[in-house]
Amino acid sequence: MNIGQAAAASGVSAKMIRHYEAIGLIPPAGRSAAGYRSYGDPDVQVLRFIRRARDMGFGIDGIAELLALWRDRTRASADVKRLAEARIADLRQRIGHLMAMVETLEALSASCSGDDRPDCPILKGFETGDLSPAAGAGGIGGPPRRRHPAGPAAG
Amino acid sequence: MNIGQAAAASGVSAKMIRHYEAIGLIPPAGRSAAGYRSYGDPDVQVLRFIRRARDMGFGIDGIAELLALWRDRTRASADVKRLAEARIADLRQRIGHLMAMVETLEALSASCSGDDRPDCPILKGFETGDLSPAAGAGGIGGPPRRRHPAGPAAG
DNA sequence: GATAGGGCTTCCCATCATGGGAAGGTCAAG
DNA sequence: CTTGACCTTCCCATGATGGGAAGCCCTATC
Repeated sequence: MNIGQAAAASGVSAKMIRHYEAIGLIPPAGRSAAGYRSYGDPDVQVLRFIRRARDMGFGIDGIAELLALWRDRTRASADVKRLAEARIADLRQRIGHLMAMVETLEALSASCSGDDRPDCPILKGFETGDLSPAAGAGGIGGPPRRRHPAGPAAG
Repeated sequence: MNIGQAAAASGVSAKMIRHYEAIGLIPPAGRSAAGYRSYGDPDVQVLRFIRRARDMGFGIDGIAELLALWRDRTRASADVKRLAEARIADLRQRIGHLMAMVETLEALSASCSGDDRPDCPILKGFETGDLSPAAGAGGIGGPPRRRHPAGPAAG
């Protein structure tokens, strides 16, 4: 199976398969005489596993741990559970940050007439720093001083 | 005021101030004879505004729009409100994705004994794709085929 | 056998926000 | 004049992902 088929079968793009190989998340694929990567069903299963872990919000490091545990037939299920729960905690924290933002924006938005007059409490809030719900918020775990964007940019 | 003071006063790092200038989000700062950027109180206010918009989850593009509206004394408050509501909708969608992940992981985690036996339904779920809550989920707005990671890697 | 087209290879660049660090110039205090 | 803190620009890295170029390979068709 060439990389294109493996991509289609696993739901991981060919680009990403090469990437995962480059960063060592998966072992180098075998090569045909012409240098084409070749994959078998077990490889595809690993790729599918990776895709599902990604869909659950695991990053590369977490996936690597998960893969190691998956391959280790003697691991304790407690080890896996720990990882899952750490992920859950992280997700909950992010959700908390996002909800704090939503609350702030909603409060601001609600106080804005939304007509054609220029006066706008939303801008005023940004200006003065009077963002009550978020001011001391992030309260869940401190202000959202995240290193990475939480998602696609605002349109 | 040099860039360091402006950074301290606004809560935006010097690095980011230069970056915002480079990408045109803010106009080029004035320069001293020696080439140092110099800032005044109005500049700091803009930086603070930017920081607060970022804390609300606006991306560069959204901030640029917000800044334009802020500077435009004749804008309709409805325009601002539209932006805020778009942001809220986006945040809600992201929250939905994250919550779907949490639900799936919790279901999986709950079914895992978490002792030292190797059998683990969490890994099994990843293996077989039997992730009920997420399988058809993302239901909020389609599967989480996001272009950007949802956050920092799993520790 | 030649040619077309699609798939494969590697390599580079971009995103988005942010920080790290190097190499070198500047300024204020001693 | 030296020292140390601060500034400048430039490059690199993160994390996951995609776009695209240049070039090789394979298969089918004429």
